[in-house]
Amino acid sequence: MDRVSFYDQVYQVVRLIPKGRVTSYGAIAAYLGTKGSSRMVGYAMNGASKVDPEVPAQRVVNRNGLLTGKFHFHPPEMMQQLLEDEGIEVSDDKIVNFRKLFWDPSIELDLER
DNA sequence: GAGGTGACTGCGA
DNA sequence: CTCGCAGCCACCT
Repeated sequence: MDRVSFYDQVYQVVRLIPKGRVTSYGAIAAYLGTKGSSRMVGYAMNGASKVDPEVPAQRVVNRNGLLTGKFHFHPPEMMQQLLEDEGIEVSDDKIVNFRKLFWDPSIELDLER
């Protein structure tokens, strides 16, 4: 019944990420049930720049808190700029206190599910 | 219809 | 700590 594409589901979860928080591709993948296919999440973000409303892809990083997809932004350095604008510290393309700012949808959303 | 790609993750050394 | 290898699945050509 879910006529929605995998992309749309990823976009929805990403848009639910609270400001000042970040999450990982694997967390979203697990929440969507596609656990193990974290690549699909990142791949979905490939079209995040073409969907509406805009998707805060800058809040989505890899497991290490590294801005792996920053090069997909326009310009790439904008990703870090957006994160810092939300109060998130970024050092060497890495999120500081990533573990503290980590937002897991499979946990946070499950409480209000 | 088939093949290739990839903004990842986990484990072993 | 870092480096390398294999698995995973939806979308694109």
